[in-house]
Amino acid sequence: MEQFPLFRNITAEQWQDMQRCFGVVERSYRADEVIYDFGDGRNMIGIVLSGSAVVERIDDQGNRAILEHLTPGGVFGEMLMFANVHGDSIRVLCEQPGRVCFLSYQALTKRCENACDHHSRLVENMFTLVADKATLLSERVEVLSRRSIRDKLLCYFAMQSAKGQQSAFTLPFTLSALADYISADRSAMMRELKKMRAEGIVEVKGRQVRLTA
Amino acid sequence: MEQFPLFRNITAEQWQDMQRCFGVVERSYRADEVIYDFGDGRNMIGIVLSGSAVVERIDDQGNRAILEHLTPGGVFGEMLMFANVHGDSIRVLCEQPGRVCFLSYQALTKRCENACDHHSRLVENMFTLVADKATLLSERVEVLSRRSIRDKLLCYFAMQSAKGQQSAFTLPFTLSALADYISADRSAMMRELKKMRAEGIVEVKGRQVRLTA
DNA sequence: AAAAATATGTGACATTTGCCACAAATGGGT
DNA sequence: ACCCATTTGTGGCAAATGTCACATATTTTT
Repeated sequence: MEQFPLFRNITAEQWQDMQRCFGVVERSYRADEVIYDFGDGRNMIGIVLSGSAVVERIDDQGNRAILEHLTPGGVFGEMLMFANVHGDSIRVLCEQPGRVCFLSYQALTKRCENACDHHSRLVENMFTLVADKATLLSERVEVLSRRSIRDKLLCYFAMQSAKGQQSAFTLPFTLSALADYISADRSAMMRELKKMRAEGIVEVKGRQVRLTA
Repeated sequence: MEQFPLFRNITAEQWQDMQRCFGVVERSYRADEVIYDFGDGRNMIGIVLSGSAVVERIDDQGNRAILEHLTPGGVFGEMLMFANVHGDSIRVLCEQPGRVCFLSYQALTKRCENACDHHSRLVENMFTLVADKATLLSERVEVLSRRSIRDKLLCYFAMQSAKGQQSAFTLPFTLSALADYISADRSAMMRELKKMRAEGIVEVKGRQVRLTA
């Protein structure tokens, strides 16, 4: 338990204390189960402990879009991601079965009298989780702010290969999901990928990608 | 000084201490001055205290894009926004003259032995600033993830009017800047706005916008 | 092992968008 | 009050993108 970012420098016993102090709730979820529904106004922060989840938006016309992929360490909640535009609903759905814990944003940001040491350690750890979230969101904004599908793909590929420090890497999701991530039509993306392959800019077989430029 | 989020529950004297402890640097900037250049690898967190700044990216073809607007309380830095894709440069430029303070990400996340009370208060305050940043980025992702210019505009307008709890509101920037924000061509956006006006969906005069749907 | 569901790949066609060029309006600064 | 820079507004045209429709892998479930 100690190696997970949320629990850094926190012992199991201290975590027990905190659960009482902050009203922490921990739950398991099965695939496709609804973990959280924005608009319920529960004002909670959720943290993915294991498994994975997706934040999806369904607008008034019924279009589904994936706003975020959450892996262990991922955080969500109204205070961390303003959402509810008029009619469309935003939900967090379980993808890979796993555990999620919830704590109140208020309890975290308001200094409490007792157990203040626990408190500050938890805030420190939450700080790194939220900072990581900001990084991921920044990356996505960088990709989405490109004007064309080609530029979006090149930006995303460049980032991924920079992370692994190799020109080749494996996509963390399917090509269909990649189309969602860059917010483009799947078949339009496929067409562009074909062109890019033909021009010798990238090699794509399955989820293996290599930048050859 | 106490009302600014970064300094909540921190007195001027404590702030003096912290500046020594964390090696905080504070500086003033004139309009158009370069505040920060990613890729210098200084690994600092910057916080806008007053004035405003923009985070801009110039890609290898020379295209300029605004990634973020920073107002007082806005934070930036490599650890908070992964950036440097291959050749293109990302910089923070001063817009409205003001002050910025810098502190080391390491000092913030590593528990220090002395002055631990200062430390945890600062982390708490940084937590709220980074959480706010995550919120802003989430909003932008929500807008950018819409497929068409019209949907982007409607999403953005809906968010703004939801904030003010009114159907009318004032744009925080020019229409040109709005085009940058939604990452669309300005004239294409104008064309779409004209159509929307003609259909009676919105009223736009200057920076005044009203949703009439 | 078969069946069902999901993902990949491709093409034709309509629409949207980006790009360019230019005129008018607005806004700061001196 | 003037000038200069920026913003707003508009149109034509080419290129990029989305939509639909379908065939083929691939993966997952039964």
